[in-house]
Amino acid sequence: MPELPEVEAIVRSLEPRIRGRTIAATELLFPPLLRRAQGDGLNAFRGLRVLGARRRGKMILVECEGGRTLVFHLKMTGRMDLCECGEPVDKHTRLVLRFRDGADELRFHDVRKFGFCILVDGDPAVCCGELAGLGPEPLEIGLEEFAAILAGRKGRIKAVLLDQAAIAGIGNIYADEILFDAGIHPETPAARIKNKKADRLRQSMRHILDLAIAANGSTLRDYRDAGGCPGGFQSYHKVYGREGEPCAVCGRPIRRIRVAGRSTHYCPHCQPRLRGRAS
DNA sequence: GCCACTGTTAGCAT
DNA sequence: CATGCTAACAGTGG
Repeated sequence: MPELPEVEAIVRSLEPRIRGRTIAATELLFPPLLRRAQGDGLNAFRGLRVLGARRRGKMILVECEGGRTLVFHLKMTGRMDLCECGEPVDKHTRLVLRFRDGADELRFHDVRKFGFCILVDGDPAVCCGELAGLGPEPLEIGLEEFAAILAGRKGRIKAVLLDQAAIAGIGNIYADEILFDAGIHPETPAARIKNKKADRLRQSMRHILDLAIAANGSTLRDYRDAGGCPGGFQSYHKVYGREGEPCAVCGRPIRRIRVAGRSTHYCPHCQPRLRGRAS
């Protein structure tokens, strides 16, 4: 479930192990992985040194010499695996990057085939539409900007948190955990969250995401960082996946509903529905 | 075996 | 334009 914390953990584990290394060869095992018919465009990356790796929203940017960048999206089940070169390649491996030095290689692994890779030549923030369309980073956004986003939305707050064009990087698990932390019902109209409530929500975003990053993300099934380590934050989930269990704060059963087409978990007592018209 | 469900989001309908 | 479903895929669990 790579959401922001998992992608951040992946980048942190990946970056020091690929930075400075030169790409010797690429092997594309599932051509549709590359978006927009880029054919053998991967050849352009052969011989290029990796300058660094970073995260934007849920995407991973592998920046190379010559202004070229590989942009990856892991979607539901994507992984970046640094493997010993001799290790058997399993059937869900979609792309392999080999390096001139070292005993390991980078494998993009993706069971459900939703993930993608885009080859970018130039400033990715400009040349890559998938990146250009992202909203601000939740760990960096200021209160004014955040409040303005909420004020301009007609939908429910959970849908807004999940909308990558509004705020980049939050997915289903962390949306639920953040809203529980903030004491906000997931169906609250976003525009009615203002002032102190908006600030509390922003603090909860920071707080939950920071804690999750520190725990190396949440592992429900597929997630591993680039070194193969699972995350540990799932044991701190207060609502996600806990339907029927007592709320950690008030003891009432956690409820599960469907919001924005996604399974949504909340405490009906700690996250009351807004009444009246003030917020 | 069959059906429901899963961490994402593009594409289409409204 | 904005918002809300559904499908894309593969696997798991009931």
